Amino acid sequence: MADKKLVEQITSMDEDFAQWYTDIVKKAELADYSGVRGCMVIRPYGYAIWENIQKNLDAIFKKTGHENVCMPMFIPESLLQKEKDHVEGFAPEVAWVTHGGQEELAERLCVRPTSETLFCDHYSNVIQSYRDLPKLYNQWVSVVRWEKTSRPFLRSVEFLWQEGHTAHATAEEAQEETLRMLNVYADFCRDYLAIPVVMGQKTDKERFAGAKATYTIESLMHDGKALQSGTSHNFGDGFAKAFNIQYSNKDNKLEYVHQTSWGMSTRIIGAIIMVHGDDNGLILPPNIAPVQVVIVPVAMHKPGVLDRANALKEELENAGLRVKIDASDKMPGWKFAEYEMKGVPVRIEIGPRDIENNQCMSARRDNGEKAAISLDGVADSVKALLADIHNNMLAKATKLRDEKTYTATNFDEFTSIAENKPGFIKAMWCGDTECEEAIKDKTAVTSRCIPFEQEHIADTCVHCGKKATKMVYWGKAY
RNA sequence: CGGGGUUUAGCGCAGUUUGGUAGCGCACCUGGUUUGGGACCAGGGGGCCGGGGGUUCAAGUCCCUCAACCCCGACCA
Repeated sequence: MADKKLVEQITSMDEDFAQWYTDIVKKAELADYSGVRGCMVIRPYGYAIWENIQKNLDAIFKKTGHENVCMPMFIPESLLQKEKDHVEGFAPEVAWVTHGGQEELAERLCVRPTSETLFCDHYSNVIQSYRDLPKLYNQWVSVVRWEKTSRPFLRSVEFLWQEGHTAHATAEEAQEETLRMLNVYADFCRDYLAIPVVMGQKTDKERFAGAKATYTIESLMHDGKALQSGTSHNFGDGFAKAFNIQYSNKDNKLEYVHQTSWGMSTRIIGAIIMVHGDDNGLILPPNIAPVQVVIVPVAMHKPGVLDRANALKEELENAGLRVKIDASDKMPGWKFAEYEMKGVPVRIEIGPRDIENNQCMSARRDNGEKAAISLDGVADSVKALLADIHNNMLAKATKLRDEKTYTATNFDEFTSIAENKPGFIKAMWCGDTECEEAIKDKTAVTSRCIPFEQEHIADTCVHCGKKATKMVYWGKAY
């Protein structure tokens, strides 16, 4: 009975994955559509997830020596145009401000789609000496890209993210920083979001506009589509030359700085939904779940039940856990389903029978297991349970990804996998962009990355048969 | 940006064919009984029928127009 009602609320992911995703976003109250095309309202529960992501990532950035700043939201057209590749990459999707009040502006302003040009302009002002380097800046802001089609979290016209921008004295330091931050993202996905990723370098075709090299972490969704979950770029000295960011070295010679940038956005919330969720709703990784434990008192009108439940809440909170107690007069069964839909990792039921036995009942969201827990030392038990849930979620997601990762040695195999088995395809590539484009035209599959962990699958390119230089992860992507 | 669909109470929908008092289910509010997997009884509140313009004595319904959202493509970091 309960299952039937749940199915009425959330479309099964096998039936219609896109609708399943939309249902979860709406039913779990993560976001709502707004009156502005392509923009969304991030609701308290969804924003709380972002705040937890932000809080933890920011703490890591602080540890790695980065400082937060805030750049303007507007970019003068002339500034945006200083780096040729960069402006060409973003031109189709920038929003322009042409008027201030009734007055037409002498120079129109672009609403930032990303802030490289702003950081560069600033760096050219504040960097003079090698003593000023490195500059390790980050900002948490929203950006605007005039997307034609949008989906909540995955692609919206305005979205929240962080963008790190650094300037270094040498190419080596910049490259080190680029990879260091890519690793930060990969570790964050594993340790906080329970999402396994493939790390690697983007091909020239997929490289960020204006970058020398772009690195990525790619994750795999339940439907077998890939999601670029974070990127880190090495700009070399290209932007420095365009924006004239020079410093005096120890020998009093002028040199250009070497720069990086790296970002992770609210898109990662889409990944959390699509990597972990099931037909009953969200499943949130404990480390970023706004509510880690929900307490449902049973028969709470009976004497002592609510008091004991509140005492339990306090005990868990004092142990540093994020706890909610639902003492509303809804039926317990309703509450069970509700918090399952919202992905709360652990539910605790406590009723007269439990109190009599000095215990409570736990139910974990990831696998549905129920168990009696002694009220003595309950905080430690719950912490251990949350840790186990995290590990299990990571293991499950890793298994799913591995099961959906295929190998193709020739183009027939490749085409067949692309058509019938959504997932990553590992295949050799010659390194030519024309070949990569041909693959995309024929199969709708794009290169996701050239993984750091290379395997030798074959000697020749999966498409053209020429000598292969790289093993590439391919896939259909969000 | 193309092709299709949708828009009526917070949510899901009927009503549009044939113009004539704005409906249903859930949710919400009040009171009571309930409480270990989405309770029940009784009473109650809530609508610029997506926006604008037209036709008509009369428009949710017919005509024009604009917009938002969904699905499939194209495009895309």
